[in-house]
Amino acid sequence: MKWTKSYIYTLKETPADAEIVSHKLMVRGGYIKKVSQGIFTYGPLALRSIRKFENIVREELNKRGCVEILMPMVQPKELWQETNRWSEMGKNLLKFKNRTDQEFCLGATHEEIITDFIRRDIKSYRDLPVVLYQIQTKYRDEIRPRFGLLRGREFLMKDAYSFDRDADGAIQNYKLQYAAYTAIFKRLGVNFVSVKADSGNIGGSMSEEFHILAEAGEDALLVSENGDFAANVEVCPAIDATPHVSSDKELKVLEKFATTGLKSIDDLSKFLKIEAKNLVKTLFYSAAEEGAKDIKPVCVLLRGSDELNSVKLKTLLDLSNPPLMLTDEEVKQVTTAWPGSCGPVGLKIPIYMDNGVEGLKNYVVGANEDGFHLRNVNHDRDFKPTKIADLRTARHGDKSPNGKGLLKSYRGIEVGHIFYLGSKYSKVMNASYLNEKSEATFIEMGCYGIGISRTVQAVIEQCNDKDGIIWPVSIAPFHVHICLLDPQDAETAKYTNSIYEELLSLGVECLLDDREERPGVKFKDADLLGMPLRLNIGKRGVSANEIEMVIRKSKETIKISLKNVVQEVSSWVKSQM
RNA sequence: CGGGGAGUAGCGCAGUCCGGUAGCGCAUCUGGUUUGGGACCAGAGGGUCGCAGGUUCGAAUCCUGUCUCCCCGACCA
Repeated sequence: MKWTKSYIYTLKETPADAEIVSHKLMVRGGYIKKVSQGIFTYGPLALRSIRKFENIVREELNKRGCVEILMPMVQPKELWQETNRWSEMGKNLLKFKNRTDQEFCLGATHEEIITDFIRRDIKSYRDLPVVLYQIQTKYRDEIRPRFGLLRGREFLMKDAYSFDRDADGAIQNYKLQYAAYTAIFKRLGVNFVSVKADSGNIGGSMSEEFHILAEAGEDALLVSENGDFAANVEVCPAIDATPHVSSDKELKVLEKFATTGLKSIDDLSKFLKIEAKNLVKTLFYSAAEEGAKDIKPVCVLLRGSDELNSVKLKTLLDLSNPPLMLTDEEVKQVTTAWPGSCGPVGLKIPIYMDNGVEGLKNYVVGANEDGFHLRNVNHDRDFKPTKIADLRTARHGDKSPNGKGLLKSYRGIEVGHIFYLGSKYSKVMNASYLNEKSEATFIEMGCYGIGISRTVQAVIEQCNDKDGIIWPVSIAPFHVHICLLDPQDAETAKYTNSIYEELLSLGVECLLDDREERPGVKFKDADLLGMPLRLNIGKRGVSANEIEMVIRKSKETIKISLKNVVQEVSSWVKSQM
């Protein structure tokens, strides 16, 4: 591709609305332009990277017997009502009506469409298993789109769905997808990790995420020192490195005392000279599903130094979304005290106690009377926990749940997610087949997603320096960026063209900067756009029989004689693939 | 949804408090000089100041409404 025949416009200045480096670089490099909040146009360079990544995905899936189809983006209300997700997905679904007042939504995911698709065809166990996938635009009406393609409203996604006779088959297919994803992200050439994950509102029981590691990632991950165990912090069991047990031998007498003006754990800790980890805090949540009329209050006890993991509480309460905290007024109604003076003693609501509190004795909690706390409180004697469970957020330095070493924390960008669904969708949508004994049986399903557009930006978030993007060869828009430094000089231009043509014929993709610009401008743009290899070809080099090859990542400059250029470049590129 | 900030030329911004002919840098166009890490000089084009009302002789500026965008939060007990 020649620059002057393409459509590439770079920006010197950083756009005002971009926050993280990958977003800034994509906009500055003309890779993407925002059309509306969370909605972008992809320029020609971005599209090349996207297509390349799509092809890696296709190759790895096709190789494993998956079949590509394409489903519609506009989907009728009726299908979504079958699974009850028309209401469950809430405002994430963008809903609208056509001219005859039929209701539709834009596809946020395709379980409904695909289950409807296959239930019309699959009648026999002989039709199974099958894995279908598509690469298509999704629309989710995100609360707060941000970070460019990392959290867009409209985005490209690969979604695959497996259909099996039984759970064994489904789990085999789940493992096959796990292997495919591992192969895909290895081929990308970036640091990634797969972690145990929550299945969110997709449902199902087994779930893992693939993350590209980057500080700006929205997810916190915990990985054991030897790498055998990895989990999203949302689902990571919390095990203290040193168990936390009170040294008190006996239970002391319960006392109420004044704590006027002391509201936070921090205040109490300073006033009582007790470390936060030895205090107990009481949080109040609603166990009702979102949008329900009644609040169904519950309370949660944690050590003062710990944080609640709302996904764990969600799972414990069997909700479809993390529970909402009660407002101050609701807490006052339930406990007769304002938040800051509340505790479990005397409450008539379910009390869920984090197992980190179990080892404490004679601790302090709110007295459910404004300005008072209780000391020498003990569970089982002064109140009865409804359930003791792991409810706190695990952290760096905790024991690894596999028993080997401690956990280290990382941040990641979720780029892939695989789920074992079981018969959740096939049951409600009545997708069944006849087995060998002529019995109607629900199909076992799994679903598997990769954020295509998100991955492309996540790669940039991990691979960049102060000058711009550093593409891995796998999805670089072009392998080589040729800077023609003296386009006016006929001999240099001719020579550059012949190198360009020769490289193309060898399958090396080149972007030839043939603009009438000064060398400095071309170098800056080359660094910004980030192709893995750059060739500087100017009058000076041609007459000295010496061409510069610059490796983008290391900035290493290698001088090559004219006759060896094509061979050197193509073998470097091949060595990186 | 709650809190904060911002909409002025393609991009980045000043001007708004204190109303009086629309500005700067980059980019673009013309001419010239330059020519290996974002050149220089001279000139030019480009804006219903987000939108709609209102106040005023006069509004980018004051008032009301509205739309859009950005950031933070939704874990205080």
